[in-house]
Amino acid sequence: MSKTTEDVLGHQFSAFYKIPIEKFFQFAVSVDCIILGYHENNVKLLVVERGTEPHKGKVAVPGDLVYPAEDMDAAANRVLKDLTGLENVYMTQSKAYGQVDRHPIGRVVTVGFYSLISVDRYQPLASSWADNVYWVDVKELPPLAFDHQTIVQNALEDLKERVKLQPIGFELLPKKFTLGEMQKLYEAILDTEFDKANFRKKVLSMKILEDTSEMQKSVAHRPAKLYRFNKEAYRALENTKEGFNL
Amino acid sequence: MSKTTEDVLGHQFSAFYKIPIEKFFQFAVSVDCIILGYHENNVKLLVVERGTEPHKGKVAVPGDLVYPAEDMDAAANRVLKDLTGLENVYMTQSKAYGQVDRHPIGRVVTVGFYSLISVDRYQPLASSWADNVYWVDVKELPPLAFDHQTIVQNALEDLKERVKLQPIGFELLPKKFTLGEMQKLYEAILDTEFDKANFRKKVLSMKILEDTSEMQKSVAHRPAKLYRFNKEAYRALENTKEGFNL
DNA sequence: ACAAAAGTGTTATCGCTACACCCATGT
DNA sequence: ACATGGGTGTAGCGATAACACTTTTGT
Repeated sequence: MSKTTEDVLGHQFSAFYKIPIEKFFQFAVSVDCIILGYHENNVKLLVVERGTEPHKGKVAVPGDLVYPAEDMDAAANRVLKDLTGLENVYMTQSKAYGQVDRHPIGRVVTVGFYSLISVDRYQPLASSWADNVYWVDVKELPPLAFDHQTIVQNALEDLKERVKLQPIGFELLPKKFTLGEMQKLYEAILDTEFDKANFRKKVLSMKILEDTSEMQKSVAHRPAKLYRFNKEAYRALENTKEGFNL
Repeated sequence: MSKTTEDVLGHQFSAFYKIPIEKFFQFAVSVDCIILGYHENNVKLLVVERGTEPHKGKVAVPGDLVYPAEDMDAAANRVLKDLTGLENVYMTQSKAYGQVDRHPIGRVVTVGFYSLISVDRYQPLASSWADNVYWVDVKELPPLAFDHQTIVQNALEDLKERVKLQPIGFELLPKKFTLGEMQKLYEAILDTEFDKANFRKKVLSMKILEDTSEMQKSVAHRPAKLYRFNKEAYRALENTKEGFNL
């Protein structure tokens, strides 16, 4: 005789608790990767053009079903790696989506992850589908397949909050960057403007930037100092009551 | 012939893309409800004692498998309602957990939700398992079944951040409360102390509290004014650049 | 009278805002 | 010479922290 939820779970909350346990193991789980980059003062999203139905021709966020013997986080990292070749990239979970009818092929619960990649680390892969992958500006998103519009919006909201409290913005910058570039990045993410003098003072007062003794070159204005994010200094800051605060 | 992931998804990221689609629909999805209350200056967690293996005798956070035709959010609300009788309660998603081996009965991805309930709304249900449900202090958590320890910790971290930016603390208070009670609540959640004078000034300056013209009664000290959270006033505050801020 | 918590006022300080100004480079 | 962005100083304002003090109740 088949086990029921009551047998297995040891408790039950619904009137239908005598349902055979097998009925519940009919879900698929997918991960969707909101891969964000930063280029020319704009935050970019990596999208894939769909080659087949449903939503053929539309673009979607890269994602895949989680394998039966694969950790969910691993699946997200796999998708990212297969697409960009990148590993050990900042990635964090955003939200799970579990509407019954959200996917046409069946009951698929998806979990959104977003990762931040530095443009100078990313080399487009020469894979069979390189033609179908491209960056779009998050300020001008095209229509996306499935519920990806919502997933992306939520991830961007998440990012806006998190970027103020954790030093994740640096993931989007080259290793060496100027304060001006950093400011433009934060302005792009948060969709605001900062006073230059005040922004620098705030950032420098956190003492998490290290002065590389290098300068910008060949720019049509006074060259800026290049800084580097100092992880150790950040650890120290974390343990103060101020902490990182945009 | 059976469809494969390639047929269905329109793209593929792994070397194993010719796997029949059925292989992926073997997951179960569950919801776990971190139900938090507040009593006598302490934040409390509702736990259920498990009657069967695995983890028989241990306490766990209430949860259940999501039904094949049920929205995930609906499942979380169902668990809460069946357990407490409460509906329309503040509930928000915390995080999804997708480790392969996290559950002994099979591949179960779980999503943690937390809800905040006011002790004066909650009436324990006279159900068959009322004996097995009780509140524990979050400062003195007993060992929990499965990975519930982690799930609860993460939810509490989440709460700490969110409670500073959104007026969700009021969900844990009675409809009418004193500023002292409110202060104690925030101190309990955030595990800090506030200066009484400064706390009141900050809270009152937000103008989201309404003075009921009532007072505390039968207390062995000067009776305090009773306030009520004013949702409309909060909406107004939301649209200012200050907004709600602890 | 005393304890206990409510409730108020003051001061000093810190951080943030706004804005003015100078500097170095390429064209 | 000029445009462009880098880089700095300061004055004023507002929020916050620290602390002292008064008020009202029950015992």
